[in-house]
Order: sequence, then structure tokens, then C-alpha cells
Amino acid sequence: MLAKLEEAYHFIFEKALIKEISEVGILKHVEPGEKIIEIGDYVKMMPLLLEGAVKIMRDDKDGDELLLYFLERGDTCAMTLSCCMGQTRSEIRAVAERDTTIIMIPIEKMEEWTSKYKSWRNYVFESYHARLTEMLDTIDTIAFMNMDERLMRYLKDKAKINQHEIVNNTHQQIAYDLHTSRVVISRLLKKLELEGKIKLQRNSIEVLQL
Amino acid sequence: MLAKLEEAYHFIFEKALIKEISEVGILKHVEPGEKIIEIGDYVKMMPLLLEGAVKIMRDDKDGDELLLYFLERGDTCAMTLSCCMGQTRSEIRAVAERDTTIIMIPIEKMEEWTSKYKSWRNYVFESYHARLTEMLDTIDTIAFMNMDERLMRYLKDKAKINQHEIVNNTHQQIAYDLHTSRVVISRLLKKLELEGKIKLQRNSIEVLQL
DNA sequence: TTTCTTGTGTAACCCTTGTTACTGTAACCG
DNA sequence: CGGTTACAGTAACAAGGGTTACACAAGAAA
Repeated sequence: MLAKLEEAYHFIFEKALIKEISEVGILKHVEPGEKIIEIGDYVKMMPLLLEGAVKIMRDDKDGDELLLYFLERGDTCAMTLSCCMGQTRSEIRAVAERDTTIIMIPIEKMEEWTSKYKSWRNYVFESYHARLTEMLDTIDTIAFMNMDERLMRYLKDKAKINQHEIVNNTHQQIAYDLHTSRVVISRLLKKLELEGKIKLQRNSIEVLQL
Repeated sequence: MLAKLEEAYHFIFEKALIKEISEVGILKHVEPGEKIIEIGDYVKMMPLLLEGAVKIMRDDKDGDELLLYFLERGDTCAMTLSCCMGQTRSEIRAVAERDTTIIMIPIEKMEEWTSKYKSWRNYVFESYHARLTEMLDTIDTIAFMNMDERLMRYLKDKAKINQHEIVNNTHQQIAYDLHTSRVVISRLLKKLELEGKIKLQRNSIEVLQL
């Protein structure tokens, strides 16, 4: 564990802190599609991403859902962080996008490290900043862009996150992430294919413009 | 200044910190409609709200704009905070909604207080949490609600913020805040009036269901 | 092979929202 | 007082996207 931890975080945390993390952190592996946090969960551990990718979703009471953003190595979920500190329930759902390794930190340590390590404080503040920025991005997307632009952007993000130009998704799954219907996605995908931006096959979409 | 500061923040900050704030903070008064921060500004001071209300707006490159949320007494702008720490430019615009008094803190102090005062750390974390929650709310609103619901919600918020059931706004101003057109707002306001939820007059809207 | 299941393509239709254009009217100003 | 400007009401139409329904194809299962 120490090796992976150092690989992902040596630019961010001081040595002593990495050692502490490796001592108290609990390593966890999650499969693609596996839930990490559900809306309404009490959050007792803060997750640091060692490897893989996680997608963060927002749901409303009617079962509608919407993709907020993806997390990658070196990231943590600021919403979770925020819930930990405030002892409130999770406002979001986190689902593994690929094979993912995370390390869970007990919340007691967070308070302690906040006064003890400057690099920890900075990391926490930077995480908040990064997540706020991503939320603004999400807002821009849904407020100012049309569905075809949002779709193309989604495919590019997905290709990047999965490090592969082929996105293995059904149209229905995409529709859920973008909070629209399958028919709309099929329609727009066909349009994007005609424009030469993607290539369609059953269960897979090749993104040509990365 | 000390009196107002204590009135707004005595539940939040310890005495010694309030004293420090009053010593280094710069008091500033802004009129309704006056800009406090513009997108792209370098932020060198962190604002604490003593009195009044501020609206936080997001703009895109095409000049489109969208209301994110309001700030009130005891709040600070986490985006600004985040920009201060990270030395980045502002991603948002802040405009006074009423007569507003703010106190500006030089960023050097923030770092110092973060290690020195636990109440400061908590305040900063809670501010981040509050703002993230509000952003999620904003996302819910634009992703899951229709324009008539958004409009009603906007009017209620506005009435609450201004402590008055009469909202003095032209339809055009509302259209800017909700990122739509004047005609759409006029249409929906008329519908809401027919439903008995509001009462319309020139330059003013009375919100009947608070 | 046939059958069943799942995913995709597409047409037809509807609703919400955005656009253009024009009218009326309150308030202000010379 | 008439003229100007800002604001509001409304009709007619366009566009985006959501809904329903159905056909068809690829794989999986039998």
C-alpha cells in the first residue's frame, strides 16, 4: 500500500503524513459499477483515490439522476469530506467507473492532521476548490449548452477517464447520466456519427475527435 | 465596527479572533446593484458579510448569466475564499442585493488564523460545505425543475432575502437572473398571477405564498 | 436452428421554452 | 401639454427535446 500511496501522493503530502496515512488508512478495492457512497449515508470515513476513477452522481426524490463529475487518482470527494466534518448525510452518490483502489481515513484523524500538517490543510482546501470549480463547470454545461454538445463532451470525458477512445455504454446508460431519455441519445448519437465525430457499434461508441 | 462584528459573528468566532478581525479588517459599504467582485478579478481580500445581502452570479463567454445563490449576514463567499488561497482569478461575480456592509480580510491573515484559531478553521470548512450544498441546490433547480417552478422559487428567495413580500424587479432583470428571455418571464408571471400565487404591478411583484 | 432478450433506429406527436413582432400604458421630461 | 422612454401583455411561430410506439438486429440461450 505504501508504494501506491507514495506514487499517487508524494507531490502532495509530506513523508511523515504519508506514513501516518498508511498506518491508519483502510485499503479498499471496488469493481466497476460498484457503489461506494449512497445518498443519505452517514459518512464515517474519508476516501482518497489511489487508482481508478469514480463518478459522482446527484439524484432527486423522483429517481431522476445526473452526473456531476469524475474523480481520478489523487482526488478526494469534497462533498464527502464536507459531510464528514459536518456529521451530515451524503448529498451525492459515488460509483466506481473502473477498477478502483481507495484508502479510507477515519474522520478523527482529519481534525488532528488539519492542525498538525500544513500539506494536509492545503490538500483539503485545494480539494474544495477543485470540486467547486467542477460544480461550476457542471452548471455551465447544463445551463448554457444544448444536449448534443453535452453529449459530445460527456463522451470525451468518458474516453479520457477510461483511457480508451472506445466508450462501452448503452444509450440508456448515457441517458441516465445526462438526465434525458434513451431516444434522445440515440437520435443525437446518430447525428454526431453523420457529422463524423464518432463511430457507433452495438454497446460501444468510438470517439474520433479527442 | 466591533459591535456589528460581534452581533453577526459572536456565535461563530472566539473573542480573541473577533478582536483581530476588527483590527485588520477593512470596512466597506456597498449600495444595491454595486459590483463587489467581477469574473476574472484577482482576489486579494476575503469578504465577511456583516449586514445586507449579496447575489452570486455565473457568466459564460457569450454574455449569458445565471444566478447561483444569495449570501446573507454571517456568510462568506467560498468561491472567493477558494480563489484567495489558490491565488486564482474569480470564477463568479458578486453584486450587492441590498445596502450591504462587508469586512475585508487580507489573505495573509487567513493562513495565520487557520493554524491559530479552531473556530476560524471550522468557519472556513462550514462555509465550503454551505456553498457546496447551495451549488447542489442550484444544480437540482436547473436540471430537474421547469421554468415556472424556478421562477416561483426565485421570487420566494428574493422576498426572503429582502425581508419584504414585494419584489421590485422588472421582468427583464428576472430573465437575466434565470437565464431566459423577458417574454418567457412575463408569460409565466401572468400564469402565476392567474393561479393566485402572486400579484403583479409595474416594477413590482407581490409574493402571496411565502 | 429457433427463440428470447437486449440494444438500436426512426417516425409521429406534444410540450416547454425561445424568438419576433407589435400593442398598450405608466412614468418622466422638456 | 405632447413626446419619449421603459416596461408589460400577447399572439404567432420555431426549435429543442421528451414520449410513445414499433420495427429490426445482434447475441445469448435453448
